[in-house]
Amino acid sequence: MYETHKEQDKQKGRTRAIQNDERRRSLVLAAYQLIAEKGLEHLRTRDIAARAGVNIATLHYHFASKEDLIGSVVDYLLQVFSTPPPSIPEPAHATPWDRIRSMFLSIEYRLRVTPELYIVLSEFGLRSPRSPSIQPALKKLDEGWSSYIRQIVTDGIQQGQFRADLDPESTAKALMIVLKGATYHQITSGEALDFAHLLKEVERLLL
Amino acid sequence: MYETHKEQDKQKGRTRAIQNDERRRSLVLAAYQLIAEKGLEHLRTRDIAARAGVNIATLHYHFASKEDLIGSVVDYLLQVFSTPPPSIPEPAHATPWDRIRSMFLSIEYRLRVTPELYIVLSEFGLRSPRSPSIQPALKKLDEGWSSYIRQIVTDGIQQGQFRADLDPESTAKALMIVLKGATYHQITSGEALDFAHLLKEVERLLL
Amino acid sequence: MYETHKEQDKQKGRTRAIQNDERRRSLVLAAYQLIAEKGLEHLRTRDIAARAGVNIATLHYHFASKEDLIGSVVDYLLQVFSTPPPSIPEPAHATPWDRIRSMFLSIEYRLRVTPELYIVLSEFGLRSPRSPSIQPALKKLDEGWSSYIRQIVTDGIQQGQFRADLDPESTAKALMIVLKGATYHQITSGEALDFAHLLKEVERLLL
Amino acid sequence: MYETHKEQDKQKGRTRAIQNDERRRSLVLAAYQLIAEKGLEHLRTRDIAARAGVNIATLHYHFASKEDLIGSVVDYLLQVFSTPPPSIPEPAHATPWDRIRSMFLSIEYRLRVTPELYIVLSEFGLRSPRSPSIQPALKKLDEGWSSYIRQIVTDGIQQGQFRADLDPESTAKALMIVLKGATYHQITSGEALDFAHLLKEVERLLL
DNA sequence: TATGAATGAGTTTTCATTCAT
DNA sequence: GATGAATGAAAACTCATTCAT
Repeated sequence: MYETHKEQDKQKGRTRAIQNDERRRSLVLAAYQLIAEKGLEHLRTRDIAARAGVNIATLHYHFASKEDLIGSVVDYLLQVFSTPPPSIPEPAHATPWDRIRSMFLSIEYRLRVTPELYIVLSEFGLRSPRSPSIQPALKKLDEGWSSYIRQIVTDGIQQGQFRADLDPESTAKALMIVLKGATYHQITSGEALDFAHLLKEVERLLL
Repeated sequence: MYETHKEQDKQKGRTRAIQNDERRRSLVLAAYQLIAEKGLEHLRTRDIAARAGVNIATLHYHFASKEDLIGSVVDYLLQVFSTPPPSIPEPAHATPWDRIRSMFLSIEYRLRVTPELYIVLSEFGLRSPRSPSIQPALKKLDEGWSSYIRQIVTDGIQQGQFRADLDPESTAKALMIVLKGATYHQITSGEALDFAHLLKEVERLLL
Repeated sequence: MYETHKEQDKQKGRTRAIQNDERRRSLVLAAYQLIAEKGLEHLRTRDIAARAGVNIATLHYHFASKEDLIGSVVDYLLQVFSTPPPSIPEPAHATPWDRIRSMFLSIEYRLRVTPELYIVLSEFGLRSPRSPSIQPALKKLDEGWSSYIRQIVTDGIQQGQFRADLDPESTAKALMIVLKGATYHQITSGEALDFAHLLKEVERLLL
Repeated sequence: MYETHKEQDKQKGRTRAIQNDERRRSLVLAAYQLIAEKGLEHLRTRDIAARAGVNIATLHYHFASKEDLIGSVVDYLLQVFSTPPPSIPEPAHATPWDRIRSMFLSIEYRLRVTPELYIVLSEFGLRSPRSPSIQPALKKLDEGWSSYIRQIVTDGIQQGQFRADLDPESTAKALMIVLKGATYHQITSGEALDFAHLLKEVERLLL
């Protein structure tokens, strides 16, 4: 009763905005799943709309074009990768090596629980050199990752836990390559890798 | 003049068979190039025929379907990978480590000279879990590669050049992962990797 | 304070009716402009609503359908043509020939200042044989125009200013044809006509 | 029997080329008819293909796009207008006035027999200021017509049949305006005009 | 009254494949 | 063997209209 007309409108507006976001999100999620299942090659707007439970015209009400929607899937991926998976909490006072191991294990976890994440990422990775809209997003992702590892390596050297002759830059690159190779191998061959063994080899290199 | 009619026909037939093969080969090559340039996503039979300089109907005379032609591109890839690149001749009496290094360098060479090879391979790799026709071919390729490395590792251990505690199986897998990661990274980011540095790290692991 | 509730409502109602009319008018005007700019062929309800600054749903609140709105644009056109342009005031005691000349000049004026008027009219004219709703409106417009000219011609003959052997009916038709041809030519070719010269020829025919 | 292989091929090629042309022509004709019947506003590729008795994909095999096909309809119109109608043969030793009259009568004839010609022309005329592809074609048509009339007028003056004070340029324009007005009036109102009367007025102007 | 969201029916265009020659 | 022409099925996208609020 004490709400003015304007406030009610705002309220309404906010609710609509939320519903709008949910619809958009459901379309992005549907597209994401379909890319994982069938690949970008077989992605169809019709299928996306059907999975999201809406009319194709509704898809185009929320996204200007298929490419626009795909762009939002890229954004969604970036957002997912920007938050660590819930199951592998970073220990409070973790050593640099703990953090490297934690990184490997969280990727192993994600590869096991949400392999689509890496399937879709690979699709975009392969498309990225041909797509000016995807490239910068993935580059940013890689750079964030690289800087994250470099920091750990620098800390590890300073604290005397890592080999003193390590170059943070190229060590980061090497680790990223190993992890990219591991994920690419696993999603393409379907064969689960022994990350524990991989970690042992990496340990030999770093410590 | 002393050739019989039949022999002339045979001759002609052989010539025809050769021309036939050339046509097929040129279509496979055209498809291969277009996959590298635009991805499987944008591969069109019309474009393939146009690049090969023939009519679309001709394409379908030689290949039952688009999938059939793609299958031949996979075969072509396998064949290319079965022969080492000309520039990196395996030394006659190479040590196991020489051979590992040679393998890295030949991949580096190919990545530099014919990156399409790895682009197309990655396209197929990503498609393979969804494609029953591609999967066995790539699996065979991986297994051949793995057994090649395992042999080297076994030799290296026997000859005392490699660490005695190495497991050929998992060492092969580790090396393959590193090389897959390196190629995937290079073709998706466009950034040339420092294989020399990579080799130094691998040396530390093996020797 | 001394107004009853009912009177207030009436007041409100009248205000609402006015606002309602303004909304309708702004939508009609937007449609009119868009027809002139892009043609009936490319007229879109969305564009109309956008130009009028309202939601598409609002357009359909005020007009049952697109055709309904177009009908109102026709009405608007008729209304505009029923009032002479402000700049060419009919002289108080004009001779028949003065009035003919004045008619030519007012059309020239309108073609210069508001060519859209004739563009939209032509769109409707071309559509009219296929549209039972437009046809009677344009027919009425033509008949009003024809009767207006016939009256002048009759006056001109009676007053001895015009040739005695003129037939008001066919003279009216001839003048209308000339003016239709002139406007159609000008809006389709974009080239401004020499109405002064045209008038001289007409003078020769009438006087 | 005496034809070489090459000649047979040529023959075949020519036959195919002819069939190709016929198909294209039938599509253009179907489009032309539908524009006359329903207007550019309601022209649908589906309807065109259906009327030509082919699949929609066939339409796109012969014409890159709808606009492309419309362009060919414009060309077709130009071609039709470049040849005089068969029924009104130009007299061998016609005087300038004969030729003017002949022009009026041939337009009257065409308006009666093939009114679509002028309906479609008007559609394009109205579209022309907004369409860079149509504009030059119609301009060329107008210029050819204008120069044709100017020549007659010049001849008429020289031969003393026409008034000496006529300006060929503006006389041509005046005649074109009258004829454009006549055709526009007739196709929009559906009312057949009295060309004989029109000619009498024109005679008064010219002679 | 007004609007954001949704939609059925349709629009042009594309694509792998086939057919007659 | 090869090709120009043709096509069914599907693709992305559009549009006037409606509905819940």
